[in-house]
Amino acid sequence: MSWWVLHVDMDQFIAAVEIRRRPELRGLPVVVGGSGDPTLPRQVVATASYEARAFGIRSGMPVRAAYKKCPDAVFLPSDPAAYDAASAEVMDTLRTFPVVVEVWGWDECFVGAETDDPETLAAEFRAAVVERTGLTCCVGIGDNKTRAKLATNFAKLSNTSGDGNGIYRLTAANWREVMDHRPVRDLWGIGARMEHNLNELGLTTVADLAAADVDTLKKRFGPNMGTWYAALGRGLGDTQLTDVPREPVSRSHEETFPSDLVERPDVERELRRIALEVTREVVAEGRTVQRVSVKVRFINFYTPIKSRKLKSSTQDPELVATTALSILEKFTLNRPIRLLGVRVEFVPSPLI
DNA sequence: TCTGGGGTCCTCCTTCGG
DNA sequence: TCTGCCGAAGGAGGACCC
Repeated sequence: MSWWVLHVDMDQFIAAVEIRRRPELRGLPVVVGGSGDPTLPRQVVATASYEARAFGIRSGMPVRAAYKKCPDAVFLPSDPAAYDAASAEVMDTLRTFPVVVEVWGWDECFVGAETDDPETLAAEFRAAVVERTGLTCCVGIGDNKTRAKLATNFAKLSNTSGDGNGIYRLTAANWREVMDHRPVRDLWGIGARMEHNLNELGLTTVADLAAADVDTLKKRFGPNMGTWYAALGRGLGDTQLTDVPREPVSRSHEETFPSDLVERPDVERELRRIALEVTREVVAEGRTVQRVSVKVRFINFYTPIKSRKLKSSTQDPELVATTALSILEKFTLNRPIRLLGVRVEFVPSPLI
């Protein structure tokens, strides 16, 4: 028996949950995001069903732009509580197998398993999830997390093109054949900015990155990240999984206002409200705040963030709100404001 | 097109005290 | 008393992910 890492990723999760509770939407273009009113500005698409994607609608697109592309689509507001519950159903289903389930968000998780036949296990996962929840997923199989996560992309491609079974295996054995010619952007953890930086070093493909001089990468991106990128090019990654949920380190609330805030008393009132809200929330969960950050987004999208560590940690919402207002003094408020946000960082829980 | 919200982690710079 | 070095901590900013 060998140790395998499987990555389970739900298909169009949020849209699928909405369609599950409203079956009449099946086959229709469904767009979830914002308030559900596609004529309002300053909202973006959280998820689009495959039918909506056929119209060119994508996650992150302004809802109004989606509405222009497909006015007949069904537009729904986001319902995080429903996605939480559906996600728990999926994870509980996977936990019925003798495996380690490491949750990575609503719609995905890594699963560690001892098996000689990971494909059969992956097929059993897919069957169990659809049977117990009515939701479908794809499974990437790898010899570490990096490869399992990337394998899921190929599983999705084969699944949507109809010539696969929603399962794909990517290991050291086929890494170079599958990945060598692909752009570095295809790697998990390389975004647009890092792709640009790597391209500047003449590294455009995964093979280039794999062959790159580690010291050059360390000099350019720092010791940790340089080492990490070199490993990424060769498909190396974590093989250890844990089913212990990670302790959150912070909580934030931010709000884009329907119309810009111009008057200082309005800015202060809204900032205070957000600070009180987020603090009450975390205190209700037994957390203690040790640091407060304030985010301000001006109409030109310039978004500075400033923070302050509290003299002593607190559970007092008023103190956090007062601190947020004092941090506001550090900003030059010379333009209308479209967004305010407050983040509170927690005192780490003592290790048991 | 006009660009949400909620997270985590890393690096770099500055400050401060020994 | 002044200077330099060093590490820790604070703070800003950036990048990435879903």
